[in-house]
Amino acid sequence: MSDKSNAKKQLILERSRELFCKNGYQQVTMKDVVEACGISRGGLYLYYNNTHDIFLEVLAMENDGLGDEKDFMSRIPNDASAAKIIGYFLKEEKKEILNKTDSLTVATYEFFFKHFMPAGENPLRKNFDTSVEILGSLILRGIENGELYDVDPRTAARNILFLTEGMKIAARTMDIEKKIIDQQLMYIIDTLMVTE
Amino acid sequence: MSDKSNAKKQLILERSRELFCKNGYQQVTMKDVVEACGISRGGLYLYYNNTHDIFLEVLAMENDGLGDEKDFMSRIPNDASAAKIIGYFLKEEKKEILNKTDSLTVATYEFFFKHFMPAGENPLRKNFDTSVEILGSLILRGIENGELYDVDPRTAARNILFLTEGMKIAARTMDIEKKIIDQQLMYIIDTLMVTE
Amino acid sequence: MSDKSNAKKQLILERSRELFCKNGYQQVTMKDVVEACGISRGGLYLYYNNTHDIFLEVLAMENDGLGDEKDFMSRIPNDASAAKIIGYFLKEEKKEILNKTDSLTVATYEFFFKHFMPAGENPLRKNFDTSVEILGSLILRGIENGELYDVDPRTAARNILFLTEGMKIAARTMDIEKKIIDQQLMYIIDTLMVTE
Amino acid sequence: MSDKSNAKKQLILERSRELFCKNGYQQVTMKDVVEACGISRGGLYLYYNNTHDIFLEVLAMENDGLGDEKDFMSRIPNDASAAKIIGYFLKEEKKEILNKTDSLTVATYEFFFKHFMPAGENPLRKNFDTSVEILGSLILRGIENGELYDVDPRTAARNILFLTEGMKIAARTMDIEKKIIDQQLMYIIDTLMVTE
DNA sequence: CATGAATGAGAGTTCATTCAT
DNA sequence: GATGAATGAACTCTCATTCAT
Repeated sequence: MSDKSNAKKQLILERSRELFCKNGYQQVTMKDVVEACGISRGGLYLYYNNTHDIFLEVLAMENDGLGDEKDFMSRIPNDASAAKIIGYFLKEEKKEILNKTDSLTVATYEFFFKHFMPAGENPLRKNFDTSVEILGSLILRGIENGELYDVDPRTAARNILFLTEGMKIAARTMDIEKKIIDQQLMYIIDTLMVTE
Repeated sequence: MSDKSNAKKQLILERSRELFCKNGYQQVTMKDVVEACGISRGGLYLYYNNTHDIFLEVLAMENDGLGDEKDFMSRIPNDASAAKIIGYFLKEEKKEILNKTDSLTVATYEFFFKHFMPAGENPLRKNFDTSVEILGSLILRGIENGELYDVDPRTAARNILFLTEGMKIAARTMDIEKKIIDQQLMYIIDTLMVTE
Repeated sequence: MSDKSNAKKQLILERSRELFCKNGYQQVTMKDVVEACGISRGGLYLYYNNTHDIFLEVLAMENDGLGDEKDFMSRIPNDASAAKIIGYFLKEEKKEILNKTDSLTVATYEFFFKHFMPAGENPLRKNFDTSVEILGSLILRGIENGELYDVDPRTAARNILFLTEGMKIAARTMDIEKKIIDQQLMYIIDTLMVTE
Repeated sequence: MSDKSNAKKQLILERSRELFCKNGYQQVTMKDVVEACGISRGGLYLYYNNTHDIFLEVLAMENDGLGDEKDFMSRIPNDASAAKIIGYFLKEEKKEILNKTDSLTVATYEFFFKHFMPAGENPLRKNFDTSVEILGSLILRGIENGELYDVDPRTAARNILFLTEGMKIAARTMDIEKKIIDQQLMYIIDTLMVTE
């Protein structure tokens, strides 16, 4: 594939991403993409045959942007306290929970509602499991340092992740206030951290 | 409205509920409803103008079926331990988390993704807040009894509710195993209950 | 199905027949039918989902119009000479061979080229076999009367039928002159009839 | 035109021939040809502007391959019996009638149905007339030898040719059995040859 | 009230054809 | 010559919605 062709693909993915962020997955039609990209009807089909394929690539692009597990772990200074890092992680999550204009969350849920994938081949699940590993090792370190209570690290990690998923959904379907999110994030830290 | 008319509405809502459970919200068309009900195209429009209206009534019907706060509270024996009741509550939630065939969860999320409603008029939020109240008072009782750790009751309640929401989504988008759900429910109890 | 609905189907079949006669099978689109009938795009789909189905019904209608074997045989006077009847049959075939404006021949061939059907379920073959039977019994009678040479009746019948098929095709693909057709029909009679 | 250019044309014609054999005339698109040849879309248009032109050249190539009248006549030993030669001719025809995978028959019919050509410029008709001449002279020789009945040679030739056309069509639209073809070929010989 | 035929807007998809490189 | 990206016309098909009966 040529550079030009790649550039066009990139354009399509970027414009599609915007559409998915704004309208979710099911609302976006091939026609929408065509119009958003300013290309011809047939032109789009040179690159993608349906929104399903486009979405999967948008999602892959999104995940690429985040870097992988080792990448993340390597950026953490060895001497940083677990609490600090977890705090940083939660702050990032908070942004995502409240970000309703530039997030693929809704589209992603819609996509996987419609195209359910078994765990083995599910990219969402793969991300989740990766996060469990990362967060789990952080928690383990915290426990070893005596900063955190002695809990099962992976279970505690999943607890945090399910909770943030729940808040993402709630923020998008129930109009949950920022204050309530903050309380929850504090609650996590309180239950986890040894406070003398 | 006549009895006959009411019966017809009831039929429409029941059949629509089945469709929403099976296919989600966005997939269901007026045509689907017409066919599922065995009524005429025009006939349906006498009662509902779109799936939006139908869904809202299906949802209202669903909530009516559950009874309201006072109803729930009145069924709890005064001397039941908080832990027991919370355990019961969690068992109910577990059923819902794992129930993928007879649940409106996906359709509900899809609906509110598409038709976002501010907190004040949002029936989902209303339910949530009700649940916070119920669960919050239970937790409060548990704290007063010395069964539970001293936490902010409403915050702890929301923690449980967000967590279960997160697991509902995860079960429907990431193919989460039952075992992991069980671990989480145990984790909640562990973090909340004074043992020893 | 109501009378009105049947009338509409009839209209569709008639207009479609004209289109098939003029343009063959593959050239005719659902859009063509819609326009020829003066109905709406969606309207046509209430009755037929594709030109395949329309064509099969047009063909069935055509065959209904011809009456069946018994019908044909009963119209032949018992004392008519075999030669006379076969002559009549050939005259009819000649009309069909030369009829290029009101005939489904081309469309039919195109249809069965594209949708090949095994003998057992092939309406064209069914017609052919019926014709073999009719023509075969006529020839048999001719032989018994001493009017015709002693040949295998069914084989001779098929000979006539394949020959006329061949001329139909030739007339439509090679621009065969009427004179040549006449010669062939005479040739059949000459080879078959005992001329003292 | 350069050698390279000719080679490209040859490639196009060969691959197109395969497509026409398999799919008929109308089903084959310029896109199909491009893909079958592994050349570029624009590249094809340097040589042919439409499938019409391609098909005509494929057909011309096919006919070139068969050799012409004089060629055929020269291969017949002077002392061969007419019956033997006609028998050979019919055997060849039988092959063609039953050959459904490597034959242009269907495509040819489809082509001339769609693009009807008057006798004067019709290559199919030209072939037909050539065959009438060849077969006619053979029959004439047979008559002169006393091997065949005294019929009009050209008419008898056309009879055979129309019959085989009819069987080609029938084999491709009505699923005619091999046995029936054999009977017909025997029938021709029986009606033509003086026995005893 | 109830029916179901009819409409027309709109999405999907495929290709012949062109054209800048 | 050759490429293949791009265009746009044409067709298929599905529904929400209306309306005469």
